[in-house]
Amino acid sequence: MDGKRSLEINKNMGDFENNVDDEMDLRRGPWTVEEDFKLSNYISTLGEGRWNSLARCAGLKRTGKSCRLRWLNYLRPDVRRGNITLEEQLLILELHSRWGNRWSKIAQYLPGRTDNEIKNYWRTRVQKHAKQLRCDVNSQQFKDTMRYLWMPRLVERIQAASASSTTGSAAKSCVTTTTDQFVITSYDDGANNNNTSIDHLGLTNNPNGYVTSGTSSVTVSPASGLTEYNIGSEVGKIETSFDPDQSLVGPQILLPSQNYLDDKSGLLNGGLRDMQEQSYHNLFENINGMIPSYSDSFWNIGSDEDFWLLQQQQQQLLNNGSF
DNA sequence: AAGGGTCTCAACCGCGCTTCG
DNA sequence: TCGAAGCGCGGTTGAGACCCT
Repeated sequence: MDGKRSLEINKNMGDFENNVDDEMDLRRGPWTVEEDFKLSNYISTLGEGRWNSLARCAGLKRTGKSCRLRWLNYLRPDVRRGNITLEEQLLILELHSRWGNRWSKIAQYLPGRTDNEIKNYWRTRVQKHAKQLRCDVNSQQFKDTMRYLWMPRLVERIQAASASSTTGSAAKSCVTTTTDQFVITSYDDGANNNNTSIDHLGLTNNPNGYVTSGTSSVTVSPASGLTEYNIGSEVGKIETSFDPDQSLVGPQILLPSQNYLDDKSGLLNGGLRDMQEQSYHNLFENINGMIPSYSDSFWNIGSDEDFWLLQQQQQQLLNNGSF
C-alpha cells in the first residue's frame, strides 16, 4: 500500500471516528435546511472554492468534499430539476456511446444536469434494460440495440410529442431544444411530415479530435421511413420501416460513398462503420433474440399506439429473413 | 392495511491528478 | 523536489419512496 492510499484510509478512518467522537463533531448524512442556508449564503457572498476552509468559515461541521457535492449537485441555482426529457435521453445515449462513463463530460452538454444525475439515470434506466436483455451493458449487442432501435424510437417519440404540440398550427412549425453543443429540432416540413434532428454544432474543445465545424445530425422521416445519419458532408440512411405493400424492406443502409471519416469524426460515425461490417441479418436476429418481450417500461413508450406499432415492427422483422 | 420487494437519488468512498508551500 | 492538501471524477451505498401482492 502506498503512502497516499494509507493517508486516505487514515483520513477516512478519522471521518469514521469523528462520527462517534464529539470533539471534532463532523456531520454526515442528509443535509438540513439550516446547513443548506449557511452554505448557500456563504457562497453567494464569498464565492466557491477552497472547500475545506469554506466549510470551516461557513460554520459547517462538514468536510469540504461534502460541501462541494451539496453545492454542485443540489444548491447551485442553475441545477435543473425534474425528469430527464426525451431530448436529454437521446443526448445521453449518444454521448455515452461516444465517451463511455465520462459523466462529467457528458453533463457539460446537458446544461443544468449534474454528472451524478446522469450517472444515476444510466444506472437505473439503461443498465436495467441491459439486465432485461440479459446482456452486458458494454456488449456490442446492447450498444447495437441502443443505436438502432432505442435511439430511433426516442427520436420518433420526440417527433410525436412535437406533432401533438403543433397540431392545428401552421405548417413548418418548429420546436427546438438547444444545449451548448447540440440543437434538437422537431419541425413540420409543410407536407405533414414531422422530422426530428440532432444537430451537432461542432465541439470547440476537442482534445480527442472530434469535428470542429459543420453539423452532424440524425433525422427520422416518417414519410420516407428513413433514419438519416448526416456526418458533415457524408449522409447515410438506414431504412427501418415498411414499404407501401406492408412487406418489410428491412434495415438497409444506403450510403453515398464508401469514403468515411475517421473514427474520431462525426456523430454516429462508428455506427455507420459497424453497420457496414456486420451482417444485418445476424445483427437483428441477435437483437430480437435478446428481447424477451416488448413492454412499455422497456422502451419507455408513451402510448398504446406506440407499443402496438413496435410489436408489429418486431413481428415483421422476425418474419422476414431476407436482410 | 401490511409487509416485502424494487426503484430512485442524495450522499459517501476511493483514488488519481493538481496545486501549493 | 517532495509531501501535504485540495479538487474532481467514477463507483457504490443506503434511506426513503413507491409498487405490488
